[in-house]
Amino acid sequence: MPSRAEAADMPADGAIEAPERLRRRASRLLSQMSVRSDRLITDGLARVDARKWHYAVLASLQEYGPGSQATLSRNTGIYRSDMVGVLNELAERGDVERTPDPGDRRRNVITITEQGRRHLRRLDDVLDDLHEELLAPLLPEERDQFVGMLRRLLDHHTQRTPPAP
Amino acid sequence: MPSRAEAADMPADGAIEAPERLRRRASRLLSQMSVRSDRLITDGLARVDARKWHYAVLASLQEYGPGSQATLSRNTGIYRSDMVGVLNELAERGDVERTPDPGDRRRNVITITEQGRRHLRRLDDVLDDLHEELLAPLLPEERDQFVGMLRRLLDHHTQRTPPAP
DNA sequence: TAGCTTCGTTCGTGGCACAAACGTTAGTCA
DNA sequence: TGACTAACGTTTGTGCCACGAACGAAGCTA
Repeated sequence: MPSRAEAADMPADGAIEAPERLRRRASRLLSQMSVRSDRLITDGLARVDARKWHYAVLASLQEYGPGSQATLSRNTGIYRSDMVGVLNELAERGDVERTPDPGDRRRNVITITEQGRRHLRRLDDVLDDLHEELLAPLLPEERDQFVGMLRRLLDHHTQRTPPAP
Repeated sequence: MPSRAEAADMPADGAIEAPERLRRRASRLLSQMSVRSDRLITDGLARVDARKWHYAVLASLQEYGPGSQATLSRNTGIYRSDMVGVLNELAERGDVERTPDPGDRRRNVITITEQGRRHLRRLDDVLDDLHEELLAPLLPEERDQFVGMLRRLLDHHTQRTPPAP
């Protein structure tokens, strides 16, 4: 795995100066920033042998209590098909337990373990640090505004268009 | 290609309610919002048979004048290897011209055509509308703040760590 | 009973950022 | 002049991710 900094022959990373037209477009800024953010988080979590989906699942379990994989999927935005693998990893580490639901034999009930809770706390700390780095250029008050706006945007674009009757 | 709204069996799209822990994390909001934004823009541009990279390239040419593919790559953040295809498409449509640089026979000089300029203006309009939709929940003043913050974040995370001497 | 939906799971797809390698051409400096 | 290094355009390939199709099993409704 070649270190990112020494790839002799790389292009645009130190983007010289993008056209003003592009620097004005929220969509572009969002997507570029998302790439960097993702890299920061993914790398940071990798250092403690975790992945972002682990955090999402553990956080959801902690907040809503045990649930089926489908519920978990809806709460985290991770697809059912991908959830399987994530839960395999978490179960293997002993962070969650997967047991068949006696009341509905289609379902599994996923429960967070004590160790899972510890890991969640740990990940929260790691993520706090990473976000400190991520949002470094913004004042504390601006960070709140930023998060608030993102939240409103996301909510707005997450509303389900109800199927016509 | 099944329409997005009728896929019988889809998961998390209308995310019921994500854990507060997740809704607080800028990284997650960014990445989710980036996905939606990307979809909005990609679909919107597809309706006029364009792709976002086209806009980036045309904007760069308009602002900085003709340039080599490498320069274009640096200005837009599109990798050299991907630039080839983008320019093929643009050349095919007659939006740019690719001619060998007489002064440096390694290079091609890419020039925007009159038609390219027209298309750029058209795309600018389309993008204006799409961004209106994208940023709908924000007041005009908030939009500026939002873009400003994104810009600062991106600049901060784009600074090149100079290789140790 | 028959016909729907939901669940967990497997497998597959398309798009994207990114990288390796190669032939070609320029610039550099002994 | 010749050898070395670096930039250019191009082809090909990789890994990751969001997403979808399909299926057997199980529950729900009439």
